[in-house]
Amino acid sequence: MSQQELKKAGLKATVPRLKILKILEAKQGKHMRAEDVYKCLLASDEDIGLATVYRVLTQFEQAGLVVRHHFDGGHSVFELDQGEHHDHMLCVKCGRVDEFVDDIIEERQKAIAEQGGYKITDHSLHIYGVCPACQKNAA
Amino acid sequence: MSQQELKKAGLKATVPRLKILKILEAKQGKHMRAEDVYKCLLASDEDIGLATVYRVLTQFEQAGLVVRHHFDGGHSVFELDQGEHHDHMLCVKCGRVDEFVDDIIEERQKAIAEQGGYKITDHSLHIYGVCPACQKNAA
DNA sequence: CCACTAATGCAAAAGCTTCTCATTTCTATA
DNA sequence: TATAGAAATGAGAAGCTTTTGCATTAGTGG
Ligand SMILES: [Mn+2]
Ligand SMILES: [Mn+2]
Ligand SMILES: [Zn+2]
Ligand SMILES: [Zn+2]
Repeated sequence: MSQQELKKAGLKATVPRLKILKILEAKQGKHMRAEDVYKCLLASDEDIGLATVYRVLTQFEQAGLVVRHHFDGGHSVFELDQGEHHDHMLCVKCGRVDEFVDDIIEERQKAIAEQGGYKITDHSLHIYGVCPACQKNAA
Repeated sequence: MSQQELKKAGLKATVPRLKILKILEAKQGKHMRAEDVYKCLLASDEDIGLATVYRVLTQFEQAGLVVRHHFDGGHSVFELDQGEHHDHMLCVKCGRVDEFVDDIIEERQKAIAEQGGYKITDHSLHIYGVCPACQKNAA
C-alpha cells in the first residue's frame, strides 16, 4: 500500500500525494513533466492544482521516491526511483528516451572526481542523437 | 581582428556582436549566462539590450563560435568554443566549474550510441560534487 | 554616398516554476 | 468518535529566464 510508502518517507498520506504516486507507478519507465502529471490528474477528474503537483514532486524527490532529470529544453522530468541509477540517450527528432548503464563510465567518473579532490554527489550523462526509426524516416 | 571572424561566420560585423565577442574572449574559461554578459556590457557603458544578448549568443552558437551548456538550475551558460570538446565537474556549494576530458568515457559513449542504433549528435556529462575548498570549509 | 536589408532596443509576452494566503484536510489525542 | 492544532492544498499572483513583435537604426554592396 502506498499509504505506507508515504508514511515511511515522513509524508502525510494525503489524497494528492497518493494520486500522484499512483500515476508515476502506472507510467513507470516514462519520464514525465509536472504538466504531464497534471494532465493525467485532470483526465481522472481529480481536483488537484498544478502548484501541488510541483510541490509534491519536489517532496518525492527529496524523499528519494522519484528522480528528477534536466533534459535539454529547460524543464524538469521525473521518474519513479527504480532503485538503481541509469543514464539516458535521447532522440533529438522524436523525443524517444533510452536508458542505459555503463560500469566503465561510472568508474571513470569516480576516478575523475577523486583526482580533482571532489566529493561526488551526483552526475548526469545525456547522449543526444537520432534514433533508428528517425534515421529511416529521413532516408 | 574579430571583424573577420564574424564575416567568416556569415554575420554582419555590428557593434553589439563585436562587444559581446570581446567580452567572451576576455572571460575565456569562464561560463557565462546571458545576464552576466549583459552586466558586463552595462559596466562598459554599452547601450545594448538583453534581448540582443540572447539573440547574439544563439547566433554565435549556431555559427560554432560559442558552446551552450545546460547546467542544473534551469538556465543556459555559454563559453567560447575552444576547439576541442570537454565535459564539466561542478561544485554544488560554491559553483566552481572544472573542465575535463576522458577518452575512455568518450569512447564508451560512442559504443553505447552505436549499440542502440543512434546516430550521435551531441552529449553532455556533468559531475556534481563538493570541491576541495568547500570540503575544508565544512570541516 | 545611397538604398536595401539586416539588426537592434524596448516592451510585451511566453513558458516553466515558485510563492502567498485563505481554506481544507490529516492526525494525534482525549 | 469528536476535536484542536499543524500541515497541506487550490487558485492565482508573481518570479525568472528566454523569446517575440515592431518601429527605428545601422551595415553593406554597389
Ligand atoms: Mn530514466
Ligand atoms: Mn567549459
Ligand atoms: Zn527518434
Ligand atoms: Zn566549492
